[in-house]
Amino acid sequence: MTRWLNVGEQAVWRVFLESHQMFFDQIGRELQQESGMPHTYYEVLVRLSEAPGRRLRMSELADRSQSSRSRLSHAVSRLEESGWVRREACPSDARGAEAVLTDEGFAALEAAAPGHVESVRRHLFDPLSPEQVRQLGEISRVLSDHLRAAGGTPHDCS
Amino acid sequence: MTRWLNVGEQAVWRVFLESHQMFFDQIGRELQQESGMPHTYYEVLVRLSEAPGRRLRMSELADRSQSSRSRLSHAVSRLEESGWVRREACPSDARGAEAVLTDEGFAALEAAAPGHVESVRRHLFDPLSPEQVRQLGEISRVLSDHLRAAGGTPHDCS
DNA sequence: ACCCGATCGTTGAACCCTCAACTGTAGTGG
DNA sequence: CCACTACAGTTGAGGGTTCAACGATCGGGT
Repeated sequence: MTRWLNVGEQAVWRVFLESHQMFFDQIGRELQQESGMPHTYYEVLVRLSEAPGRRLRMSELADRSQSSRSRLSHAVSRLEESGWVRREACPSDARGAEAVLTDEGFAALEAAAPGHVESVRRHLFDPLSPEQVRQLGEISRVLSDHLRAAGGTPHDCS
Repeated sequence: MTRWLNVGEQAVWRVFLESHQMFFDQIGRELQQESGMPHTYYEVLVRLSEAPGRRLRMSELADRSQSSRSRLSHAVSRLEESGWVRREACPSDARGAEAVLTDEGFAALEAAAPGHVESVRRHLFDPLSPEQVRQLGEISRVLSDHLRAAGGTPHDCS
């Protein structure tokens, strides 16, 4: 019954697993060491910095940063303690909350960005050929489209 | 100074990040729900099951499962509580310990495998063309070779 | 006006991972 | 034989994530 992986698929799966593990561990460790924040929190700050008024509803922010609502709620609590984000009540919906990027948060992001971009470049774009970068983009697009269709929203789905 | 990402690189990086996050969240969640173990632990059981005598030195096991020594130590402790692995003293080196896969552990792995393989197939191999699978393997190989050269062993490096 | 299901967001417990510090043993040079 | 460094593995604290449960509000149907 089970459609087992053949030898070639096995090999691809294993090296894929290995490279992702190594890559994200490395990227995350470098960001943590240089800027004192996990990659997830960096993503949150980025999405906020791009939003008009540097503010977003919690659930919009969760969607844009591929985070569950719960994870984001914890993350924003932590980021509030660092003084990088603050919560504000949402005027149009009494249930809602908005996360607002503070000036300190924006400064922290500006300080973290160059080193992080350099990490990504060194470990991802430099070793790959332009053609491989293109392929990786296309592969990623197919996978995330497929997952979005099959899995609904990232987490907390029905 | 900073070599910022151009528009195309930005787009590739973001969709890559997104697909990675969604994919591993999905795979991990399915494995956790169906078999009650995180993907990391599954990997540990797999490596043990492939070793002669279904046993390996802790640090060899750590290397093969892309894990830090610390992580593996915690993981094996947890797996011992489940009765899936046991520790034995290493005869040739009094510092060392061996992790041994128990029959219950092997059975748990056999029970988990079909569902996990199915997840991987559904979310990775099915949506990609054979050519894309080949490309993904090659890209992954380049990245992990590069990281191994630049970063030393996975974690706990000097 | 009222109910009721859906949505927004939070909380706490359990779990996993990281990091740094630590124990104990191996191997090596004097 | 004695340091002394290097190695194997563990431990505990701190922090991030998940999951399920919860309080609160919204909005449509009656």
